[in-house]
Amino acid sequence: MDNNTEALLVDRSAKTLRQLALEKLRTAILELKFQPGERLVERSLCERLGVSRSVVREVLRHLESEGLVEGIPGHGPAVARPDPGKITQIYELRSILEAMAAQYCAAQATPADITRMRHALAAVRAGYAASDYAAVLAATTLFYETMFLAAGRDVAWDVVTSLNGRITHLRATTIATPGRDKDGAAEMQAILDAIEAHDGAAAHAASAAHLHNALQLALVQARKRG
Amino acid sequence: MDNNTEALLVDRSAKTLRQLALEKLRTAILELKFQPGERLVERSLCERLGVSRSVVREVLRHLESEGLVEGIPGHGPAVARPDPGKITQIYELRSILEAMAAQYCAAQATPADITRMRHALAAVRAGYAASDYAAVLAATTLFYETMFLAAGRDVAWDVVTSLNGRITHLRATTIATPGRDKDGAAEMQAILDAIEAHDGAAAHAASAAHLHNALQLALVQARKRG
DNA sequence: CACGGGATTATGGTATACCATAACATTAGA
DNA sequence: TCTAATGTTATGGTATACCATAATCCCGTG
Repeated sequence: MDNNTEALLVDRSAKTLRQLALEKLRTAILELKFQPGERLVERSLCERLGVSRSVVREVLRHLESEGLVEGIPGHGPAVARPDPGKITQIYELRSILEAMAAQYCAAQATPADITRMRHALAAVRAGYAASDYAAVLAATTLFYETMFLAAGRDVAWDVVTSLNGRITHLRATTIATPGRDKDGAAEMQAILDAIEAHDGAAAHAASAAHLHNALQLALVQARKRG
Repeated sequence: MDNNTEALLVDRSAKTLRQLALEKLRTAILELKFQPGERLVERSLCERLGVSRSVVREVLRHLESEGLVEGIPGHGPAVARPDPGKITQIYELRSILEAMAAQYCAAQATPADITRMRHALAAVRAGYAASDYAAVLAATTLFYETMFLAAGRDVAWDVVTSLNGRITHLRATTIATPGRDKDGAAEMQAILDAIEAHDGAAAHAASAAHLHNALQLALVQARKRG
């Protein structure tokens, strides 16, 4: 009978519809399937996600608190628009946190961590070669997630993820800026080289420089929106 | 007729039940009306808040994403317990962010900002004198909120607020540690003095020292819980 | 044709119903 | 008496109903 026990166990990891819908909608927003400011109409989401309004509303509450969705009183939810007054702050915070993570990653990264980051960077370059900017964004995210987790900073990664969620569109358009394919990947390469050399100070500096350049591009993009 | 126009406008700031309930429950958690790990049973909350389960569930989704409530699959929501593996990270992040804010506050604070911080510090001391640790916690929060906003760092304040929400109980017990009435207030005074002197480096250092001490106390408290 | 008013529809806010599973209480058997 | 099985209740997950307000459409008048 022992061979059959596992087959009888109820799957405790079975996710609720809410969890599934939350992941689906969050991913759709992060992959720019919606425009900033685009209305998220509950009944439409019910059809698209195949769940009831209860589930949709609860998912929207999650995403509002995560900052990906803004709830306008009397008007209903919409995909968050980057708040011009906060862009600089968000980049500043990312700079601080990413530089810290790079430094600690340089101190603690295992060969497996570095291999994973190298693969992610290769995916960044492959995305650029195919002009697939969504793939670039996803690979970039994976690069940094690996770096934060290798540094043992999962809380900071949560914070950065939340901050990034509020400027997703800006990040995507920045990534697609002419010349960024070369510069951006080179900057990430410099971060990875420093990490690989276990040089914390160089990793810190390379990361800060990368963010500084990203901010300049973001400010240019934000200005184009009037 | 112009004098009557305002009276005729529909109050656009009228809050939904959800917003009211969210604020009520968040405040109750932040004021330690619930213990860490305490179950938050939906139907009980409905009675206590006087709203339907729909509202309660949506409020709980907000608070889950804010980190104040943890949702246990198959078991329902409970007040978040400080995760031992994350306490050090949370204090580290607070240290970074608060030191940055102190530095910028020193550069930008107006006399009105400084007056407000002085009042908040006086409230901290009054709270200690009355052994009213909830008041101490509230006044401490006001002190730092003022500092962040004077520094023009509202995004960082949002981040710190969220981080603090995950360690509320720990913060409260740390505040009530013997000797903290003198040391804690003195450290905050040193921060305020540096800000008042517009000495950014001193403010940065004073803030980091304060957080370092708070972390040591927090680790002691966390160990007492096994 | 343009504008305003009224009617209709869409949408968000809230309450309630239903069901599956977890938790607790009770009963029966060893 | 203790343990296991069964029954009952509590609770979370999900769907649906109802209502108020916002948005849109249509018609009539100037």
